[in-house]
Amino acid sequence: MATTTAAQKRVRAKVEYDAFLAGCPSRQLLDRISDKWVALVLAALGDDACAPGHAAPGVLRYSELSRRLAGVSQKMLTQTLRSLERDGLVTRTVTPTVPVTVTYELTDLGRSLRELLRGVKDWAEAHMDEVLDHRREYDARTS
Amino acid sequence: MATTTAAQKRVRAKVEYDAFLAGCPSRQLLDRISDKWVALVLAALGDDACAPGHAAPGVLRYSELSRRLAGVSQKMLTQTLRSLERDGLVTRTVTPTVPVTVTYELTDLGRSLRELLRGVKDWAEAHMDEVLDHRREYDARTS
DNA sequence: CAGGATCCCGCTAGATACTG
DNA sequence: CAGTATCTAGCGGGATCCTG
Repeated sequence: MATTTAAQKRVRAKVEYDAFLAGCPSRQLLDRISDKWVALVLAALGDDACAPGHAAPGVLRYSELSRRLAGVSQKMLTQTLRSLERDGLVTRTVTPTVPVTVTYELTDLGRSLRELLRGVKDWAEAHMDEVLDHRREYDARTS
Repeated sequence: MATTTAAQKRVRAKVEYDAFLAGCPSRQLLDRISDKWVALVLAALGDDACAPGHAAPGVLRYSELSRRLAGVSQKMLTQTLRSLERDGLVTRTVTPTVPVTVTYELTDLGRSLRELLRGVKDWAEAHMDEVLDHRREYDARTS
C-alpha cells in the first residue's frame, strides 16, 4: 500500500499546523495559551493542596481561584475561564444552591497542557535569580 | 541537625519565588516569557534545520529570524530579542562586515526554556483540531 | 543589513457600579 | 456568590520614515 501511504502523507501535510505561519490557527492558539493568567489558572486547578478540607481535589470555586491568583481582576479571571472552557480545557459546573455555587475543573486536554505550563511557571520561579543577575549586568554594560 | 534544617527551611522560604503572588518578580517574569513571540523566537533559534547551508546550526541572523516568524513586525522582533538578551536567554553577536552582520544564539539558560516552550508550541499544533471542535460545540450550545 | 525613532490607533486591562 | 455592564486611560503593537 505504498500509494495510499504517499497519498495519506500528502493529506497529512495539508492539515498539519505550523505556528511559524502567520495565518495558521495554531499561531492564534499559541497566543491564547501563552498567557500569564492561563498558566496560573491551570496551575491552580491542578494543585491538589490548593483548597484544603473541601470536596474533591482539583475542583475550585470562582472565589477560591480569585483568592489564589493574587491581583487578578474579576474581568480577567472570568475572561480567562470562559476562554479555557470554550477551548475545552476546563469544565464549568453550576450547582443551584443559594447563593449559586460554580466550580471549575480541568479536562483531560487541560491536564495535558497544564503539565507543560506548570513547567514554564516553575522555570520562572527557579531561574529568577539568574535572570535578575543577567539584567543587572546588561543594564550596567549598556548604561 | 534538625535545628539547622528547620532554620534553612525558613531561609529558603524567604528567597523562594511564587508566581501566584502579585508582587513577586517571578510573576512578572512569567508574563514576559508567556509570549507568542518569545516562544517562536526560541523555537526558531533551536531549530537546526532552520537555515540550511550556512555556518553553525542554532545561529540565526536578524533577517533569517524575521523571515521565519512570518508576520512579525520589526519592532516586536527587536523588542523581543532585546528582552531575551537582557534576561540572558540569547546572545547577540555583531560582526563588523559591510554591511554589518548580527547573529543571535541561545545561551544554556535559553536552551532550557526553549525545551519547555517548544512543548507548548507543539501542543498548540497537535491539539488544534480538538480545540477547534470544542469551540464549535461551545458556540453552538451558547448561541 | 539591522535596526532606531516617531506617530498613532485599537483594544485590553483595570476600576466601578449593578444584578440574579 | 459569581458574575455582567460600562467607561476610560494606557500602552501594546503596527506602519512609516530614517540611519550607521
